[in-house]
Amino acid sequence: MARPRKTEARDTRREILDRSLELFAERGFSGSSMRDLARAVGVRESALYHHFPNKKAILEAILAENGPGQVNAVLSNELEAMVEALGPRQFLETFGELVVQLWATPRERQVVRLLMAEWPRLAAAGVFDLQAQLARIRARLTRLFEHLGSRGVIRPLDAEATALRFMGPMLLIRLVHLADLSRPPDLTAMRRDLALHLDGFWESVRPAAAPTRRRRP
Amino acid sequence: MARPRKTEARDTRREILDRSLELFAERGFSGSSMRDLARAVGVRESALYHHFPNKKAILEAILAENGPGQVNAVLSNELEAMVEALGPRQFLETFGELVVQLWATPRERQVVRLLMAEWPRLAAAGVFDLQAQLARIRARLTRLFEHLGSRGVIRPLDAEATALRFMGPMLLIRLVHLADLSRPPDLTAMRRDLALHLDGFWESVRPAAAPTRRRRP
DNA sequence: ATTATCTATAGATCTATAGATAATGC
DNA sequence: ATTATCTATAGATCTATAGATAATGC
Repeated sequence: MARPRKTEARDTRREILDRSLELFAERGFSGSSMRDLARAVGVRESALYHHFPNKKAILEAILAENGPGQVNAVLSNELEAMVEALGPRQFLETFGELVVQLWATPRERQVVRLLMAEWPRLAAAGVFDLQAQLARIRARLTRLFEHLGSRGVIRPLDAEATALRFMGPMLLIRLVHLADLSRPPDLTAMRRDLALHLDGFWESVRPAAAPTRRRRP
Repeated sequence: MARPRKTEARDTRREILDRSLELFAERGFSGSSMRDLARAVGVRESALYHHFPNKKAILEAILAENGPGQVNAVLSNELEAMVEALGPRQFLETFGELVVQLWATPRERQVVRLLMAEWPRLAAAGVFDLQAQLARIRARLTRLFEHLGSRGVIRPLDAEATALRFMGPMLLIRLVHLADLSRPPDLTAMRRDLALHLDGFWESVRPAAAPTRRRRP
């Protein structure tokens, strides 16, 4: 048989992308051959070339699906409104849980691994610029903390420093708890670390409990 | 000519390790062939096999040199004594500069890139366990902050959370400023971010300026 | 004799293409 | 006629080895 019957037809393009992301994440782009990919999908190499012109095109299609738009989904334009609606303390709680939901999926974990390994080459090829992405996230958080500081929701600290100190531990937590694909993630431990971070963060930015103004000379 | 004269002799093993680290860091382990390595060193492939049994052995030799012992060189056993000697504020300043000196070398940057890309496979092969390394660093810092808290050098916060909030931004700063090998690092910007982090960190942990004890019911 | 290189090459693996085959949808 | 697969294969590249050659150090 050459072409499969309709009943046994699959969305091969879809499967190529999914299996390729799995393999690229586990073994790296150069560590996965077209032969490996074909075997994982269950077709011949030539079938891959029917759907994509070459290996690089598969990687680019994966990143087009899972790249920029997805990566910073946490940072919507409505953060300010959310803080307003929930209050800062409750907001942080919600934010933490959101992060668990968005980051702990198998696909997100695979994408992060792939980016960790390949980002300098992806940036050089103009496919995905992780450094710029991090700068954008930082700028967004800086804006948020400036806003909250000016409203008195948090103390009027240096907003850029606050953004750095908010992001850093989030990144570390993501790396420690979600980047190792060889084991299922321990979400309990992850939530514990998130709570440690967010509680401590809140303590360090919240306005003085009683707003007693000290006079200065 | 086959074997070179003494006058033109080089430490080929040394050069293999250095050039291989460069290539592995830039293109990944699987992305660098023995042919690439030989060309970079300026010898034939067979000369590589004279010094190492295979490609994996080159990687392992690189990590034996630059692995565990080096990676956490910042975390000596004398941190407590240093804080005592310098005072916490001056200590943080010194620590920041130490980190710049240790992390900004070409070799350290290459090692970090290599580890970022290959760590899950290295851990699986029992060569280098980044996750365990991070856990060790975190435990060390937790111990430090417990010590400082009990001495009243910093406020008696949760030491584990404090360690997380100290480490996270350091990792982010390292990633943002030093992991891109395609450009020389902007050390001024890096020092600025370190100062932002360390100043803010200090503000969030230092004991209340005037130790006025509030009475509680 | 030992060490460090070279030339030459075997054999495996990889990317990519040509052309055959069969199911689908007009 | 078009689409999605297959078989078969070309040609490049890769890892690794065999055996030759020449310098070194006893």
